Amino acid sequence: MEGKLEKQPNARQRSQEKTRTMLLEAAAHLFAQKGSTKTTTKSIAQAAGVSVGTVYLHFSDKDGLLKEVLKAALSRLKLELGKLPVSGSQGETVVRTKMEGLAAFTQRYPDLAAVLFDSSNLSTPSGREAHNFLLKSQENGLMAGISAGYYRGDIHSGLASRAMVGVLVEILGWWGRNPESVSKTEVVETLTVLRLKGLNPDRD
Amino acid sequence: MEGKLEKQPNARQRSQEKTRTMLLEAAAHLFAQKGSTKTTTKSIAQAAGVSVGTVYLHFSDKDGLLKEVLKAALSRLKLELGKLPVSGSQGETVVRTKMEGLAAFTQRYPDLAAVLFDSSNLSTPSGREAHNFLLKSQENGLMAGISAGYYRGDIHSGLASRAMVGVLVEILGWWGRNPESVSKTEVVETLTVLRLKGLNPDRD
Amino acid sequence: MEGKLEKQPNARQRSQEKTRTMLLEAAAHLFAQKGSTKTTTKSIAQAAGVSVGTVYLHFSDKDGLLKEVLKAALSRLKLELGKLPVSGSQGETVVRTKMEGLAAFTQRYPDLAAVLFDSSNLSTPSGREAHNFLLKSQENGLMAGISAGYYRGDIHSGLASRAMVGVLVEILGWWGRNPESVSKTEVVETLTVLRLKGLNPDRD
Amino acid sequence: MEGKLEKQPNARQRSQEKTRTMLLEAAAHLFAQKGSTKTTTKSIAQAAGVSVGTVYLHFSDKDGLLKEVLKAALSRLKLELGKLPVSGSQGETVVRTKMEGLAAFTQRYPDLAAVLFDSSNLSTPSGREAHNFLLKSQENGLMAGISAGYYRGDIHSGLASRAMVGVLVEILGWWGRNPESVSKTEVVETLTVLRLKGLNPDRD
DNA sequence: TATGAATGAGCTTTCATTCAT
DNA sequence: AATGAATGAAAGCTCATTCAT
Repeated sequence: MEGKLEKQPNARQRSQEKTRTMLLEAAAHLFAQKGSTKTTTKSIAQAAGVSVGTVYLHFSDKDGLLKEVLKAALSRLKLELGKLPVSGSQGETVVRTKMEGLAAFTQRYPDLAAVLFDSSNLSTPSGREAHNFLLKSQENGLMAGISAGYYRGDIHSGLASRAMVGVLVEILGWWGRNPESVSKTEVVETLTVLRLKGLNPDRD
Repeated sequence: MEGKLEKQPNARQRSQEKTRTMLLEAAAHLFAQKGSTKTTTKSIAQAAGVSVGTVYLHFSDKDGLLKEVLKAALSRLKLELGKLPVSGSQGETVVRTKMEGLAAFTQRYPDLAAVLFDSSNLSTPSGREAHNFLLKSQENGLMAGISAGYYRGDIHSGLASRAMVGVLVEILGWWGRNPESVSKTEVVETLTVLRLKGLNPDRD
Repeated sequence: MEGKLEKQPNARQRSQEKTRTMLLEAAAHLFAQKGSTKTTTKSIAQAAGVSVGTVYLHFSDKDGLLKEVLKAALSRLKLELGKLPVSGSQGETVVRTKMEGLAAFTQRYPDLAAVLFDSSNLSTPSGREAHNFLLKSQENGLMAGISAGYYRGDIHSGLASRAMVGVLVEILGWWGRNPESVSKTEVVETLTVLRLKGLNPDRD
Repeated sequence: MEGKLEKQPNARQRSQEKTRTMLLEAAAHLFAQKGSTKTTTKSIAQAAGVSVGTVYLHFSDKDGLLKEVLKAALSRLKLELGKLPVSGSQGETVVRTKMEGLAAFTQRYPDLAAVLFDSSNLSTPSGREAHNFLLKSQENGLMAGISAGYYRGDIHSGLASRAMVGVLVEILGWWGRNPESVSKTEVVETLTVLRLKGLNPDRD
């Protein structure tokens, strides 16, 4: 009796939550593959196994859906980066650890990474917001590194953070869409070396 | 009589050529500002001072127009890069010269650069083609640098060339759209230093 | 035991009745403010503090709800008119009394009046029905008045009753939606004078 | 040669103008029958013998179309009223002439009259605008009549003009939708008598 | 009885493309 | 070669109604 009364709302809630999750996943996947502009609400609904109307039951509109996907991406990314050991002293260790975190995020959530690291979604307000967030966080990291002495100070920080974002977008966005192409080790190694030492051959 | 027969076709040809050029320029500008997807054929025609139908007289369709814009961009870019003194010995000199060329191209043809270095135009067939070309040419440059000894050999060339393209897209694409934000010198300096030496502080 | 068996159904019935009343009132208010077409079933349910499904438990569909609102409006109107002293001899007294009744109804149930006297709700089957009822009852009153000699006989009764309904719709419908704008006395006076004497200045 | 060059644009212009007229007429008719809300853009296009897109080629959107229909209605109405002999002295003559004008307009353009005199179209901004115009012009006429001494002064002008609009909406709107039901003479007579003398029997 | 997530037909609007002139 | 009115497929979004719980 009590069980029944209690179960009903829970079962509904669970089903509703499930539908929402399915929609978010379907949207993430399609946005990752074709960009949000070329993805129709109908195709998202179909991929999630529900009807169009259901999309609007859970999200305000298509941009609201993209917003939520980006929000999920950022929150997962922060979580993944939060897990990392905040060691510290050595510059290379710090950078490599960050790149590990980014790569782990991309490997675990390829669709989210592909959506987040894709400037084609930039045309919508939500996309621009996420892009600016990336830019800002790269700039913050850059400033911190300069202060700590493991990044060079003689550099245009605005341009440099743009460049960093460009690298992430092109590498991680692509890797999210093509996870089989290269190994995580290679990605981390390449990101770390390029960021720190560039293409110059080591002198030693 | 002879003059007339000869002149008319020339005049027509010239006017025809002019219309085509106007359309290409209008398209380049609009594609640069809003991306090809958000640009309507009507707006291109209006900007060029002709009617919609005329667009289809000169180009197969909207994607064909984008293709031609990208083709023009690549050809101008090659021209600009071809002008450079192919000096040689020193790695830094070679790289800086290339970056000068890219920056000069962007400065001279900001619209073309903004279209070429924009991954939002990448989703169309023509865009993907251009993107692949950039990737390939970065990879070629990378291989050449490795052979010549001024680029490190211990790097995943596929990933590294992706990274280089990412930097160009994010920096030059943005600069093409916002030419007043930074000076050419700063752009060239940043591109060169990041590519060669990364963010590590100079040891000397 | 007996008490329980007897009470429960009553309690249920009462609660059921209450829900129905809440729905009718919510619907009347929303229909009055925005018209039935622009009112969603969901908003009615929300305003009544129940879920959408419950609407369909008490009413066949949205039009059924409108029908019931109109039915309630007509029944309240008849009740209000029934209260009036059916005096008699003098035409002006009879008319003024009727107008008092209509005004009292509107003042007491502004939402019902606003729904009933609104031709935008006329397009639905239920609305047309109510409209025809108004027309018919005006016509009956007109005939009665002609027989009794206090209404002119040289008039097209169909057209005249339409005109009377038009006046009621425009005046009372509006007053129901804006009860603060004018006083009841003014409404009654205007309706009475216009109906009986028109705009011609009094000769005496 | 010259003829051909001149004819082309004219033929186009004529065809375009014709399409626009067809659309306006189709819209007027459908709005008159079912109200603008219940009329779909598709049905308008079909009734005009063109495709949906063409509607948006000639009008900004559905409300823009309604606006144009109402504009046409008002302009025709003014034209029709402008034709009337502005006689003057006698109150009854003035009123009857105005009613003649309104009836002539309704008879000549039943659809326009049905759209204009239909408060169901009031929900859109354009509809409200037209309704307010009617209200205002009735009020102006009322004031003028009071000044000239052929309308009674002891009346609430706001309420009275509302009542006048109500009569027009109910009578002329209905007559526009059902032109066969009564003759113009009857309409004019009823409108004139009711407005001036009301339902009271004549004393003489 | 009550719930509210799910449905899907249907609406408005856009825009690349065509073709008679 | 140039025009631009016309097309119609396709997209985003709404909302009355249903039904499993």
